[in-house]
Amino acid sequence: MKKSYCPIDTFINTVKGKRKGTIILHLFQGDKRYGELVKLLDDISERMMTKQLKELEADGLINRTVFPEVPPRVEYSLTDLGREIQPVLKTMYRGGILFEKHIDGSQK
Amino acid sequence: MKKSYCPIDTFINTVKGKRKGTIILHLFQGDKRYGELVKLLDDISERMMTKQLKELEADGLINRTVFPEVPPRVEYSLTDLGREIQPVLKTMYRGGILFEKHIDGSQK
DNA sequence: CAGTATCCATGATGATACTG
DNA sequence: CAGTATCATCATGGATACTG
Repeated sequence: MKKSYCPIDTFINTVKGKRKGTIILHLFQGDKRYGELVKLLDDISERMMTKQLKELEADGLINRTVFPEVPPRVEYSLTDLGREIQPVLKTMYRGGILFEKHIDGSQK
Repeated sequence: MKKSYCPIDTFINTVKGKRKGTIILHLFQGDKRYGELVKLLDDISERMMTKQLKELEADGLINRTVFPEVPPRVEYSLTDLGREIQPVLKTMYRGGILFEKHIDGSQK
């Protein structure tokens, strides 16, 4: 996460990565394994998923827990900071619905 | 604006462009001329500003009004849809401050 | 299972100069 | 004043194959 000129840019730059918002949204429902997330989103390549998860971890929004088992098991969960932005994401979600209504409304 | 798999992606994809959030934030303060916006942001090239404004206009968030004068005068204002997302941007702004606090707190 | 490695295509962004 | 045109660069995203 990098500080920008304006806090709103800081925020956007942190969550604008491919499907990042949706990933966080899913983690609000509970911890998830890597494979679960790939299956839940299903339109993201493994390489991209790995990248987004690493960035979210580096930005302090999610935790990565490795269970020393065979076969390997890795779970992702939200950090306190990640949980704190839940209201923001919910508001954005509603904003997205507003936009989609607008798209449907302007049949061109 | 393009409908995505999840409304939150629709929203993010619409506002993630370079400084778009800040541009909208400024327009909440009142209508602005092209040159004013460039001066207000000052870290964005004219080419980029033009591009962001065009995209915002195409997405139905802002209006572009040309005054047939010499020298030319163009003003940008928010549409109803643009005004409707004010609460969302305010929430994101607060989220950005939260993130910046987190950055300052983890002195590494 | 949970990733990495590699290569490639595309889009985003930037600097500079020019125009009605 | 409010852009546009052009060129160049860098980040983002994707497909596929491989690994502990």
